[in-house]
Amino acid sequence: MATMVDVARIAGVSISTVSHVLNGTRNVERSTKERVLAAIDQTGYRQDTLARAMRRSKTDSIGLVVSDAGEPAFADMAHGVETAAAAHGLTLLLANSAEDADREKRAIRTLLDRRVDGLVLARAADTAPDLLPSLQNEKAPLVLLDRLYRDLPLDQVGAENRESMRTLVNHLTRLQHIRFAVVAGDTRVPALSERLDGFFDGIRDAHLEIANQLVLTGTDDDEIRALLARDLRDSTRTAVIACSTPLAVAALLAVEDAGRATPDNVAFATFDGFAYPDLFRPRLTTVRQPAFDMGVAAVSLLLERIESPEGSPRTVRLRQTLELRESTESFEASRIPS
Amino acid sequence: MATMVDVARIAGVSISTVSHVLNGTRNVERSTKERVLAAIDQTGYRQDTLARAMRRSKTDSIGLVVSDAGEPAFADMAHGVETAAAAHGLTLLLANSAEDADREKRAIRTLLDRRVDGLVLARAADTAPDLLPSLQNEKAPLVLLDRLYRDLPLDQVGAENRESMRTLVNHLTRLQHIRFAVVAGDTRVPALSERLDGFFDGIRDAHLEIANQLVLTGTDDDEIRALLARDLRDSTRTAVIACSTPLAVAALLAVEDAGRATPDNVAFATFDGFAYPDLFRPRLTTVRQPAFDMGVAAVSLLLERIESPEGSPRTVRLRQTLELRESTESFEASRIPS
DNA sequence: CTGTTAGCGCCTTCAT
DNA sequence: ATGAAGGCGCTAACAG
Repeated sequence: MATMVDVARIAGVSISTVSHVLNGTRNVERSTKERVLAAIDQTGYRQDTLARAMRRSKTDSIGLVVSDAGEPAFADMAHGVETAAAAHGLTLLLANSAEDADREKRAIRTLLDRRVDGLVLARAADTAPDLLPSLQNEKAPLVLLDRLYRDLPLDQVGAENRESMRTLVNHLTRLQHIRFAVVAGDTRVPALSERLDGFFDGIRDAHLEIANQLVLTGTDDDEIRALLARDLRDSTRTAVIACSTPLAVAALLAVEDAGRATPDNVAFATFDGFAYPDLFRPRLTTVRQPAFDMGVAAVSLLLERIESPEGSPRTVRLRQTLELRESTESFEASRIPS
Repeated sequence: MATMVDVARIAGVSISTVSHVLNGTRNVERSTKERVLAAIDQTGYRQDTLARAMRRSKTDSIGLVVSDAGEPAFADMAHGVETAAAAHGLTLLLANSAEDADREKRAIRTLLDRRVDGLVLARAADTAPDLLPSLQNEKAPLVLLDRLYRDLPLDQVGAENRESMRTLVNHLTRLQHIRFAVVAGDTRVPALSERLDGFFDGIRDAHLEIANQLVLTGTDDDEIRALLARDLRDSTRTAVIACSTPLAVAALLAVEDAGRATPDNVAFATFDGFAYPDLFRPRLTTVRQPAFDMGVAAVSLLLERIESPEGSPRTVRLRQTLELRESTESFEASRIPS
């Protein structure tokens, strides 16, 4: 591999000059510049990013850690982060944590070791909180994406979970649903507890009995599935809301276990949803995050923080969209008073 | 940030000793070692990977470029690569190419600039071939994953596409299907042309007329959808095979366009398939790649190549599995001569 | 068993 | 407008 020394020798200049034409960091005479460029071309020289980074203690790169790149929402976020990063001349380094706390820790370490100038953390596993404070001391600033932590003075970008759920429930109560099951999952996760709050908002808006609603929380999806299936078999419940994709999987299986069918005799709605929503049967009414834009927003926040490390932390919330599909449609036709 | 000099000073030793305890690269007396360790602990010192890499010209890391981390198969491959890498003490750097040639190029560049010790390329976009030769000259060895290139002397790991398709077609002809539509897509992609070859194998095995089969090739999914829909409306075709997930999307939409239904009056099978195959309706018969294992295999190949750069290139093919589901079931019941 | 020292390739101040 | 030279933090001879 050719180095600056080679280029300098061939061009008949000092390495200092080579460096300056490379970085446009001071004027160099047209003719010398051309000689240098020619030498670069001839040798196929390329800057050594590592040496450069070491000297500048800056890498012009940022890192992104996602818990499950396989989920469509995360893929979109990653895409947004990538696009925004590229637009700012930053390269993006990625690492998966596979929803595993240990792996996540390693991934973060790897990226930090590589001296990324900043870090975006999407959906830190639940165990992350203990590790976040330690990251505060790193020189690389941090922004949290999607899964936020209320109590930490951090830059964060998330969605308006509570509002969205409320809108969804309002829509369903308007369709005359009065007995809901809400699959809320692990309410230690802020996004999920916010969604649950929004559910209660919606129930109150319609002056419905909270006692008539089935609220399923916890971390054991199999148990949730069993409980929901049992309820659906026995009760006259008419609507199921799942608060995330994995919870939707459990809930859909429960619907099937119970011998119920969507949308014929139970309405179904989910947050986040599945890939190919128009192919998935039944087509599911879905509250979708503006994942791409969230990624873009995260990069903005990160860049601003890199600029001014001392400003006070900001939380950005983006609006979600309610995508109505057939899984919540049948009751509308059959029940609305005409 | 503390450096080795700080540690050395505090421990009252030379930086050389610090380096050696850190890397276990020569014997150091128990007591000194402990002093060093204590100093490291006290200062919170951590090695500077960049400086280290620069000095050793080795990073103990490998890179992975995938075209679409969102597709389940790629997510699994990535997971396999990650696991295998970790098992060998390597850290993994990821980059998405979003199925875009330019982006892919940049991603590769980024990783190479970061001095990964080797590179795994999964599903290079079609335009990659022109760029592959140039990568041959890089010091970092390369292994291709999933989307292979026949003519290049490269390490590759893929699936036994031709065999798998043949098995699938054999299964379907045994169920009395005689008129197929095969959605082959862009046959410049080796995996797809291999699958098409396997299709013809299967047709020949059953002594069926090739002329009676509808073979849809090309890069325009909308056109494929339209052609297939038209055919399904007019013909008595009974089975559709899609050769990849995107092609399956087009094909499923065509089935719907034509007013046909799976599996009631048309059997359907696909390669690769969708996430949550047991939730997706209809449940699709799917030929699935051992994606995780492919990732693992790729790392093995890469490590061997790093060891001995001069050995002759190897291609590893893994066997796929045929997952039978209801989308190919109805005809079995109704048509098999009893 | 431990220390000294020469770079790895680059950027950047200080001279000229 | 250009050069010379000092380090960034580390590893690996080479010496003792």
